[in-house]
Amino acid sequence: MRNPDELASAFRAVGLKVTPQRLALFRLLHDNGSHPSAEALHLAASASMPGISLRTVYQTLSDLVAMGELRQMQLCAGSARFDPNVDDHHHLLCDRCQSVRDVYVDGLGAVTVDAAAFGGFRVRATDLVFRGLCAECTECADGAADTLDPSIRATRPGSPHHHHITTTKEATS
Amino acid sequence: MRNPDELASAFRAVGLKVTPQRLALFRLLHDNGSHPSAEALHLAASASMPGISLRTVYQTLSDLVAMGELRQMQLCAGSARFDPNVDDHHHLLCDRCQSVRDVYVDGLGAVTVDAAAFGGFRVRATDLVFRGLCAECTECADGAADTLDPSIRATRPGSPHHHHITTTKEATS
DNA sequence: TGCGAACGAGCAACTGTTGCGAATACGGTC
DNA sequence: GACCGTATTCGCAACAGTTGCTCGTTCGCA
Ligand SMILES: [Mn+2]
Ligand SMILES: [Mn+2]
Ligand SMILES: [Zn+2]
Ligand SMILES: [Zn+2]
Repeated sequence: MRNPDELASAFRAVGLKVTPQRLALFRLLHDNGSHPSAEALHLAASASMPGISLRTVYQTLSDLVAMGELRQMQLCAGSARFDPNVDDHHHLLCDRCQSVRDVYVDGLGAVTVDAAAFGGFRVRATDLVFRGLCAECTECADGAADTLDPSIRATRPGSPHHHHITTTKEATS
Repeated sequence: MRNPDELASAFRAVGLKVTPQRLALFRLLHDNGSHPSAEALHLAASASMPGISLRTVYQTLSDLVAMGELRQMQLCAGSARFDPNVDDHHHLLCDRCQSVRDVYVDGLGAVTVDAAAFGGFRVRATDLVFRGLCAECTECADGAADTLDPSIRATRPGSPHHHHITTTKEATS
């Protein structure tokens, strides 16, 4: 994604106006490697632009995506992530804290897919995502899976379903 | 994913009951290569099990996922897809009709990532998704992008201009 | 056959995103 | 610098997908 000034020109060039809200988002996104969600950007933007609407954030992000300045991805359940890095690259996704990092992969061409397997499919892009645990989560969290998001803990097979377990403390006699 | 009978035993073995609703889903999923959504399965199940609740479909799918019999994936915006094929494999995703096909890739180990780039990240799984157009969509749809999902063309009402759609040739080599 | 725990259905609630409309601000022009 | 047409902002409603909750029902073991 280009720098805020260039984006401003690009917006005007296609008839889009440059507002303070948009400028704030241009600045927040430029060189941002955190792959933020719309909500995260809204939160960050609210610091310098109190009252900015989440709706406006979505609108501007969608404009940037349409202009090819921003990449939108759905790496996991939940909100979409936005990436100002539109170069050819791939991602590391932490299963615990959902952080995303860029990674540059060599030799994807060497990935030989049985040609017949494509059966007429015309490949336009190749998305490679390494899932696992980021350095931080690996360190402080081998048994402590509840450090960050306890909600993602799944029902362990073998134990009764959560959907019948009451959270109110009833007599567990 | 194992066959319906084996799944029934596996369910009982961990204290889960085997109901007609669950059996219907076991059968629908077995050897199902369409990577259906919960809603698609609910629709299909309703044929043989009228009145089955979407809630029940979600519950059973989540049980199967927890038992490692089913894989859940979020390939794009919208609903999650479920895959009874839990072997190591990858996917072709059609950008237009959203169909998903299995693909078996050799040489992913040869994908050499600059070791420093991982910086402590511990990879647990590698997801590779080829996006593009499936055979059907390639055929009947070069300029007719509205054959299946007109909603993706939506721009703002009254928007006088259209953004250039650059079919950037992705150098996967 | 009887019992208790697990379950299904229905609906409410919730998250993330988009549609809509009235008031407002941008930016080219005078 | 003021003017004006149109794009924009914002708030709220609506929407899609998913999960929580509750009660009457059913499964599965004894
Ligand atoms: Mn990136
Ligand atoms: Mn598959
Ligand atoms: Zn992490
Ligand atoms: Zn297709």
